[in-house]
Amino acid sequence: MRILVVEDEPKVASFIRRALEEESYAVDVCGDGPGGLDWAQTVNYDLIILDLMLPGLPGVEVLKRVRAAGIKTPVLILTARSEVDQRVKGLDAGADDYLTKPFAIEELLARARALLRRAGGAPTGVLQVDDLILNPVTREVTRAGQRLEMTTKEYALLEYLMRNAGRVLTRSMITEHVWDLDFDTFTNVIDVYISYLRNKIDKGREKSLIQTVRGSGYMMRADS
Amino acid sequence: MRILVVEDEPKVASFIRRALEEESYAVDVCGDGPGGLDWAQTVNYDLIILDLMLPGLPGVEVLKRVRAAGIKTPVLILTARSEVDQRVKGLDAGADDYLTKPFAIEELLARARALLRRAGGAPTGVLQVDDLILNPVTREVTRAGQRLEMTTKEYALLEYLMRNAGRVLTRSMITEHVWDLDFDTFTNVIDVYISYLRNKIDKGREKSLIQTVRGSGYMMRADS
DNA sequence: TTTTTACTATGCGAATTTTAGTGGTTGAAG
DNA sequence: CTTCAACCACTAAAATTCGCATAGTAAAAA
Repeated sequence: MRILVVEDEPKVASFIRRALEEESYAVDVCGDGPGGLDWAQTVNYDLIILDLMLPGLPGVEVLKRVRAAGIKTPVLILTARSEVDQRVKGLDAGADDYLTKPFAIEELLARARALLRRAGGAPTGVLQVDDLILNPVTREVTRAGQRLEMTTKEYALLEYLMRNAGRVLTRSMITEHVWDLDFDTFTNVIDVYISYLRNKIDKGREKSLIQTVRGSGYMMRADS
Repeated sequence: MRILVVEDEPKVASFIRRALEEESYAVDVCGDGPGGLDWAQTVNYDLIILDLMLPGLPGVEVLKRVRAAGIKTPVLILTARSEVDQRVKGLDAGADDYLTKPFAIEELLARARALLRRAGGAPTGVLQVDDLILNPVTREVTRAGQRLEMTTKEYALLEYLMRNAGRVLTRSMITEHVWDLDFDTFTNVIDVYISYLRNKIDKGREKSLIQTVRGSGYMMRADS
């Protein structure tokens, strides 16, 4: 579940981000209208949370263009209590729900869940790619119901891959998120660990979930 | 797309280089101010990433001189969080964006993408020529909805062609922006790669998107 | 101590990139 | 209308790079 947050106030933005990440959604944040429009068009999100007061391009305009581009992703708009007028315009422009600021974060999470559920998303805290399931709370990993034991590093790498399923993760990104290596580039630990994971996850299965993107890195893939 | 990185800490520099190369950019790294200025004036870069703390010549000074020389290449500056003051000076001196150290590498990549896009005048992050679409975030290429697999060099060349659709690109321009420098002029790699691209993109289609401009170079057709 | 985990080092094989060569086009000069 | 030379397209083979398996070392945990 990947969510885009378009919100210009940094404090609000990072607050929302943290809350969503705790619910184990993958979150992208963007601080201005044009940028938000751009991300919405380049990445396939499951939900867009859009503040209507934005620098560069008004939120309503962003929304209109997103819809004009044929993107059907559910959109939750945020408005100040006074901007009733804006809110109406937003719903007209194709928003699916709204929330007036200030709001309780639980309220936002609840509505996000509702929209995601309506769109057919699985409202669970576990990460799932095909028949591979990872439970971040219990740290349990199963494939096709079969329990798989992971070491700490293997688990960290797998979780990162699964949270970003469908995206190419370069070795630099993996280094940064999983290793905190002090910028050491000339090692093949990542390759070795990918190999470990493949042995546990993909070996002897019909579908391989971990894909190599030559020259860049790796990707976890649900389809094909 | 060729990017110049002016950064004196070798570890940071090589990490940035690696990350950019994984996104299939051509990268040059320089460790000091005067050298950076030199490179910036000799080579036609698509983006310059400039640390403001540099030996030899302060980054701000490098930037001023680059601008004084009439170079309009977008510049992304890097500063320590404490050097707020520097940052302001940098923006005054003509920087297009900034990033405070330490930063997440994805943040840098996102900003680099944004600057490259802005410079090219592209309205969105996705590049489109007729029914050929290239997504720089996912590195996906499709024609008429059909997925096309590209190798690193093929992708880099295609991206350059598409960013400059409608313009004739000479072989030396292509060399400068897609291949490494100190390039042997008497080679036909470019022709070979154009041929590879045509096989994947144009073969068996009604419209050919890659056109030869005899005596000059190649061009990606802009409209019909 | 034994076992497990994290990482390093190396070499093979396959994919990618480059070189080189052949033959085909184009367009201006004769 | 030819001829010729520059220019370009394409193929195949050579060179290079990159990923992966494997084995080995060191350190931590049991």
